[in-house]
Amino acid sequence: MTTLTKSQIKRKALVEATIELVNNSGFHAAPMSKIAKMANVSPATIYLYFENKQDLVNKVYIEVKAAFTEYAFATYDPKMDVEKGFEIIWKRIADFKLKECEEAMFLAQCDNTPIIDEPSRQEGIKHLQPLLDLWERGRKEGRIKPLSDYILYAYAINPLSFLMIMQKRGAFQLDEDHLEEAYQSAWSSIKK
Amino acid sequence: MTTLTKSQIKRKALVEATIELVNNSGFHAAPMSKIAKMANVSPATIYLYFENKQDLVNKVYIEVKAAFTEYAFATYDPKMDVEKGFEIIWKRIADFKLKECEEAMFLAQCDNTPIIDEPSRQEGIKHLQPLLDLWERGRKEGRIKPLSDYILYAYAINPLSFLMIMQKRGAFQLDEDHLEEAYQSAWSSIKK
DNA sequence: TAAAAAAGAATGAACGTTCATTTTTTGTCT
DNA sequence: AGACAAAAAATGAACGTTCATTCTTTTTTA
Repeated sequence: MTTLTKSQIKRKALVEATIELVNNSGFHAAPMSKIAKMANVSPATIYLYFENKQDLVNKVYIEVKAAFTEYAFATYDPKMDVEKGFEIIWKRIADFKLKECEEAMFLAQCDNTPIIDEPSRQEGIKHLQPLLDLWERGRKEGRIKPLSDYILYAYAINPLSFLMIMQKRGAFQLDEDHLEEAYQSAWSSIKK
Repeated sequence: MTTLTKSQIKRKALVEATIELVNNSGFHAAPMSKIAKMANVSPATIYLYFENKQDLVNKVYIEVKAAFTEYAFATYDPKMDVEKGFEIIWKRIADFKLKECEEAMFLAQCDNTPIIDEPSRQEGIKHLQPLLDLWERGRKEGRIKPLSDYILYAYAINPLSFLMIMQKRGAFQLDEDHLEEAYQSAWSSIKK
């Protein structure tokens, strides 16, 4: 249990308010004044923690992405068998997307729009390296199809984002059975 | 060759300017004044064709989605064999996403953010019915896995959006070989 | 009590939208 | 066909609002 200083609490409130407002209204309808109000803070206070609105969104993106990948790889060990490693990572990602739904929605929005600047996007990608390493090993061992990382990601990981968004919009319910089906689809699309 | 009236030309210019600006800058950084300038039109003129900015974006979304699905199903015939039908549709969709890249980017952005209102989103979904019908038939004939439409879409169709965006960002090149690999992944993830 | 943090009010710029005019098109009459 | 008037389309400037950001003052912390 890490106790937060008052400063850290305020900053966290700002980050959460940003995520919620951008998720529900979009960047264009998430003014600093509303973010401040939602975080119970004066608009001016935001500028003690962030340079400007762009900086705020960039930093929220990078931090959420870091939290996402940390969660994704928390129970993974590079010494694991390729198939087992992939299953572990995939299921942790699924977990995150369903449980930390707000954060995941925010990432999806950033990944599909120009609201994040290019350096922040690059910074966010870095953290995926363990997965790319796993795939590289899998290809070398002949256990994973010799496809580019982008195609593997498109078929094995990204579908979860689509399902999470549909779930968030109430279009359908992603239960345990669905999740297992989805995992099987994911694995069968990359396994040799 | 359908000849357009002056009105239709102006409206078309507005639609294209909207797509380009929203793609490159995001909704929040696509002011009416810029859209007007890019379409060589006065800001006031936009309001002769659209009620307001929200209406403009909604209508652009619906029209682009309609063009997308019309293209997707243009060479498809419901009497086709399930596998052939899927291949035809999938490849047309891939074609569209790579050739009409701007339009496809715009759709991806709308589908992953709250910039479109709910009725317009529903309207856009309707046009996908032929694909859902094909899948329903495929399930009945035992040729397609008994998965929900959302999961089928997530694994068979949506990955193309991710690949298209990566391609647009210059991250990698989606050539003929990649495309065939992607198609095989798509089909193998839904076939029984 | 000095310094740091936070606040609310203020500021100028930029936005979406409207208004008063001008320009273009259309239809009619010669 | 050409002249003209009514209607429609289009315009640039202007409006009120809202925004991101800053400034000055107050509150909290050390």
